[in-house]
Amino acid sequence: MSSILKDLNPPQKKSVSTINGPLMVLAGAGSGKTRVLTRRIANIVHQGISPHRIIAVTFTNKAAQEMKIRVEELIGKIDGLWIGTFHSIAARLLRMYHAQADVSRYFVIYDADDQKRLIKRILKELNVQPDAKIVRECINLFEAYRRGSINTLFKPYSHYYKIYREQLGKSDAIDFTGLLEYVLRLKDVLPELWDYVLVDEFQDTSKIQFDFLKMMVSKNRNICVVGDDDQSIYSWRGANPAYLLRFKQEFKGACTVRLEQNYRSTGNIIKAASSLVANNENRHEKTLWTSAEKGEPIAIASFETPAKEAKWIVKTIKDLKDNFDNFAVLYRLNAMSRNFEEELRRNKIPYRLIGGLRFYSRSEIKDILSYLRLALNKNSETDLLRVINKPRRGVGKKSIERLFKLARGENKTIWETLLELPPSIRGRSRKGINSFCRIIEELTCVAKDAPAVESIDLLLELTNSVGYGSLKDEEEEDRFENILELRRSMGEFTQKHPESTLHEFLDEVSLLSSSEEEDGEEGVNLMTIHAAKGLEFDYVFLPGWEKGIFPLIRQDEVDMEEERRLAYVSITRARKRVFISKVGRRGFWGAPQQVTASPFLDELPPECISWDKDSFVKSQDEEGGFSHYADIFKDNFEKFDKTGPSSPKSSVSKPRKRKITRKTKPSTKGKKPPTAENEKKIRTGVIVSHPKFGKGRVKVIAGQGKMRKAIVYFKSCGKKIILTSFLHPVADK
DNA sequence: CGTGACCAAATTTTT
DNA sequence: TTTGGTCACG
Repeated sequence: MSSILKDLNPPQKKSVSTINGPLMVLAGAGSGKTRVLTRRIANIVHQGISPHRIIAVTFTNKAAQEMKIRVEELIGKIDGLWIGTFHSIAARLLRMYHAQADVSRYFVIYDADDQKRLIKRILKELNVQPDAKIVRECINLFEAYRRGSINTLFKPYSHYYKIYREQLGKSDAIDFTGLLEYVLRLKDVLPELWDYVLVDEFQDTSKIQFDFLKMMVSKNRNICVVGDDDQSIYSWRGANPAYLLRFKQEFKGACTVRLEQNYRSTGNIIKAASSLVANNENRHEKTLWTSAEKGEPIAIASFETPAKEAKWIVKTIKDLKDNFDNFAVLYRLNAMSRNFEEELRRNKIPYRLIGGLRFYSRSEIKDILSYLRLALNKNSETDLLRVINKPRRGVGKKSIERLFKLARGENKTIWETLLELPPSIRGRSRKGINSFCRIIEELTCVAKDAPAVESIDLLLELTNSVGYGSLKDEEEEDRFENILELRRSMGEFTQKHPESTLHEFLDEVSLLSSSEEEDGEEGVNLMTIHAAKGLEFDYVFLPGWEKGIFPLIRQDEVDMEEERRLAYVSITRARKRVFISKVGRRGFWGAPQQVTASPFLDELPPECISWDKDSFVKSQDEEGGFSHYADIFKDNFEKFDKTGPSSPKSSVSKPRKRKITRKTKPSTKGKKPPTAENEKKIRTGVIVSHPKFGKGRVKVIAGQGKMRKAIVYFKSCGKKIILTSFLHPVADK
């Protein structure tokens, strides 16, 4: 017990020790809310409650993971405690209680990308040009409608929506919002499952999520929510800081605790952030304070171009001479990352790009996942359409159209139609379809209950790596490496959850966000402000404080208060220092536009900031200098492209589209049991020989046992993928 | 039916 | 700067 309450201030202590009844903890930035939550869980367990009766809801899967670890540090290994996001908890419950919720046991989760695809297809079928604007509008309206932000769906959209839901139903598919909708059907089950409920980041809870919570605790009201209305930055997703207020109405007699002492940042940082956010009308008054020193003022700098801004940031990072992981660059838009990546690379500084394109949304990965999902659920039309002709097997647009008509006419699913092909479908198309069905059926046998890896191995074999195995060019090679990476993570998943099958793996990856994939490498952190929520760094750089960018204006609209909260969140990520910058011209795709300083700059108290005069002057002087430099850079760039990696100036590395290629981990940690001695010898970089192709060098290795494969560059015929059992090591040199 | 060339559009933020 | 969609040809 002593360790559970150790080093806590009075309000923190109160939050940890009051375990019965509703409790709301208003926790300012850096006031130790994660600490409170973990201690609280530990305390409940310590009081003799079974961990099975406790559930903690976090905002991301990563936060869940971390919380679990921290609880275990306090009281040792625990089993049965549920920790997860709303969505992952809902998905898990729906799998367990699919009958009660009246959903298919084999439902598949459609992510944002699948959702978009489906809507596009529906529009096309209705002869509506599915341009991006309409698709966006559909998604926005559907979601707003479902979350209750709007009461009616108008003219064509109501129709689209109806069809959308029908299609999902027919496909046994559930989209993200659907997970929450359906889990509310478990009104008999839910109240019985847990006695203690904890919720992190409560300010970002949407109405439907709140309903979910209310159902969970309807029996004994032991609920503790932790949040900060000033950090509500997801209103576009239905979050509403008003629920913090609502909490007290909903749970009469709720106890409220305020955590206002900040343990993270210096005085200047706290003061600047607080006075900025104080400009919001709509907030609970609160006073965040710290006993820490004032520290350095917040530096503000101005530049002509984003390239110079990036140069300055990188230079400052170098001058500060600290561990690179202690730095973060937080921008408003993912699209802003590029300059920083380039500049860091040029200076050979390691960095981690967090967010951006999800590994699991890469098209080659989604192709594989579609196959695997189909193996478990053949009704999923989005998946079926995605891969029926991948790799090319002669099933083109015309055939697909015909299939659709057929299925529609006889009111059958596409899959049923495929199985009983009418004679009107002939030739290569017929052949292609048949072989496709065979693949899926074969896959199904394995997918049902074997560990996930076995399914992907079979799939790669049956499809010759879904057409990505031919390694025609660098890009294809990248794709194949990504597939091998997927295979690796499946293996890891099975190791972690030995009893699991493909289903569990697929659920997990559909609900993983881009910012929580394993990153491995350490270095300067690059991410959006949203992705930085809940994190902290010694030094924080905040570029792009310009009108239009931050606060961001889209379609002539700004939500000033939310943008200001975002600014508040961004500043309070810092422990020691904050550097804010702006530029004079910025543009993402077309010609750069003139931009002016963000109004937020004026809202920072003068005594907390210092304008970096140098940056203003320098930006004038260097004008010509930099563009000259840019030209040189461009030359090298082109040269590099032609001459290949051996080019001496290759500090300008990886110019290619391989943007966020996920780096293969340095070495697979816990080495698998060596199945053959062959396996030991055939490794990356080793020279091997093959009976048919002769000698070559191993580039990539994947798999184990008899499925172990290698990408080999052969002298005679270039790149090939070969089972390692066909290879023999050759003494190097 | 597959391929390659050309043109248009796109950039919030994420479960 | 990239991606995707369409069109014409083989």
